[in-house]
Amino acid sequence: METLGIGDFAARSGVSRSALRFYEKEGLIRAARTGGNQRRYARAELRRVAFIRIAQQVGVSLEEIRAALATLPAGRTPTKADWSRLSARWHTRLEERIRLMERLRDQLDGCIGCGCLSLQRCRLMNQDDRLAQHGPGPRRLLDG
Amino acid sequence: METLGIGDFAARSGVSRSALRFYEKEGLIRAARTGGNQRRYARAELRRVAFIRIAQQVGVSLEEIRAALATLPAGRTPTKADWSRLSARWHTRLEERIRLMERLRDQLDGCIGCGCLSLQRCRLMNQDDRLAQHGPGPRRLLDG
DNA sequence: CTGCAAGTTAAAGTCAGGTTTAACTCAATG
DNA sequence: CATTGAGTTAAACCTGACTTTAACTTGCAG
Repeated sequence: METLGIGDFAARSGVSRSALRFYEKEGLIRAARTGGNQRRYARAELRRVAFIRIAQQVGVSLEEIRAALATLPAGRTPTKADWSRLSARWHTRLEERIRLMERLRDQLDGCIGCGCLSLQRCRLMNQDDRLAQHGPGPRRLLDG
Repeated sequence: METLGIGDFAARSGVSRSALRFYEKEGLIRAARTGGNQRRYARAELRRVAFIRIAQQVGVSLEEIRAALATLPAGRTPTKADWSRLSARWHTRLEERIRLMERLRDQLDGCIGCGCLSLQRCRLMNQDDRLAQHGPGPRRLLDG
């Protein structure tokens, strides 16, 4: 038993079948096919899914995740070292986001209570463009 | 000039007119009306909008923001103290999210590189349900 | 009073990240 | 070899957070 069907893979990865098909369509993961066109997942794909879900928790979009995964070696199955490199890069990313959140935390009281009624001048805005890019707003967070 | 028209208010708050109308429809902000049915915003509303945008940056949904704003005094314009109470509560929220992110950061390398191919058993999952609730996935982040 | 920018509404459109459905095929068990 | 459960696809649908559009109305300058 070297590969997994979509049902088993869904169970092991903790991601629904429909999400797995969606990820495949979006180029985030791949699966071999049987003669009867059914998906067979290599166990190594579990790591990709793990990475995807973790990155999502950090607030990264699937598009960015796709780009990151695209940096893994194309021909061979990624080694532990390949994954470590990727993880290291995201570690940095995560640190940046943590620092931004700390700044938000430290400035929240002061900013709400202070005289800066215009968000355009407030330090909380503009300074944090990088965070804003991943904010909840569909398109622009700080649009006019 | 005690109140602002939607154009000026949009400019001062840094939020588009359409978003302001949307926020009003969703019960996040309010505006008085002129005889001709045009919106007139009290300056105090700028603080609400500031709060909304900051909370969004922290990854909170409009629904939760609406609930938080609903705790402000109904009759009178919120005082600095009212805002401070609200901010203090969100400060706590923010700290929780920061701690979760730090855990993610600390465990990322280990988890990706380790043998825990099943996310269901991985410490990164399940433990962080609260963060997951605000994750990028529309409905459930850790659904089966 | 004309003209025109700015305002109003409801309804439709957009985008991300999926889920659900319909119609059909595969695999394997009795 | 019939049935049944798992798999397949494309396409429609969903939520959140807005934007855009269409069809009018207001407000004010000239």
